[in-house]
Amino acid sequence: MGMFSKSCEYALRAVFYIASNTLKGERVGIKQIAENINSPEAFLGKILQQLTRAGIVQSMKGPNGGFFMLPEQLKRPLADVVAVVDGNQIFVGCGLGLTYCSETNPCPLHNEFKKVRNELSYMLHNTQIGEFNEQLLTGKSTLNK
Amino acid sequence: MGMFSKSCEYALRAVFYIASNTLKGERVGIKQIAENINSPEAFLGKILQQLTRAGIVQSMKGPNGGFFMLPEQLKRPLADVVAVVDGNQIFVGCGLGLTYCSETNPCPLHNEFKKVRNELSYMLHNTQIGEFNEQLLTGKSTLNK
DNA sequence: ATAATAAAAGATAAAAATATCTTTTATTAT
DNA sequence: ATAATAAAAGATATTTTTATCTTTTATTAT
Repeated sequence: MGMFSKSCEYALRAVFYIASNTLKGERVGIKQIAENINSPEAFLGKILQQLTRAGIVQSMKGPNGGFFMLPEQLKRPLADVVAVVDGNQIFVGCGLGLTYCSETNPCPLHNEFKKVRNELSYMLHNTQIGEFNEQLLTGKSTLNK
Repeated sequence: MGMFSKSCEYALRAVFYIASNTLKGERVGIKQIAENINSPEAFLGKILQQLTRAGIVQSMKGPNGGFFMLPEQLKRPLADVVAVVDGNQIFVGCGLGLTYCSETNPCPLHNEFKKVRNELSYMLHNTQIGEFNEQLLTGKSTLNK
């Protein structure tokens, strides 16, 4: 597997898609999202539930319902999405999976790994969900396959 | 989960342990390794099988048998261990899990993610398994819990 | 040769992650 | 009010990962 769980990959793709459609003033349904980010529909539904509960996205039931985002939600960092779905181990955890690894009781890889982890953490905390809206709408970047 | 699978965490801890014991001129058995890196014994056995087949470590059956490493194996990069256990997706894969993501068909996060991935890749390719032997033997770093 | 040791190999089990299906609830339009 | 729509919630299924148990094979010491 990659850096994130499959659920988290779907989550990130979904919020990017919802964000860019929000910019167009449109709500999007699970089916439409699933098609456009290439994810299993029902499974995505579960993930969107989590994201809604966590306040990452908004949802509305019924006709013309669907998912969308508030202006302040568009500005939230990717780290929030990752934390909701995968937890924060990726930001703080030991590379070798040692529970008691720390500055004072380090694993062999502690310092080397810290650099990488901090780089990832910095990137995720300083990148906003809505930051890619234009490039997504103009087709300069993709979310499918 | 963290950056690596649990199997891979065990694998890295195991090779560090085997390496440091090789420096002491000692072969170590599965039981001893498992105790010292805090992993389930039988499961570790399976992982060590993989590492042996892949030529990351050496093994000998029978009395006084166990695992050890050759001088050239001590110099191999951590990337080799990771590749054997987790594959190379972590070095080359798209952060959002997109199969066709590339320079010419990038996902939104492509450039941001590439930096992090390259940092991790560089670290793993430029760190040798045997590099931590002294600090492990002197107790300056730990592999347990 | 025989017994003891330790890894290899194979089979099975448990847990977690991923995926699907069904029912319920909220919202809208008629 | 009623029907239609779409997410929420709950239940179940499948797959993958993690873990354990048993049998076999190789090696050593007696």
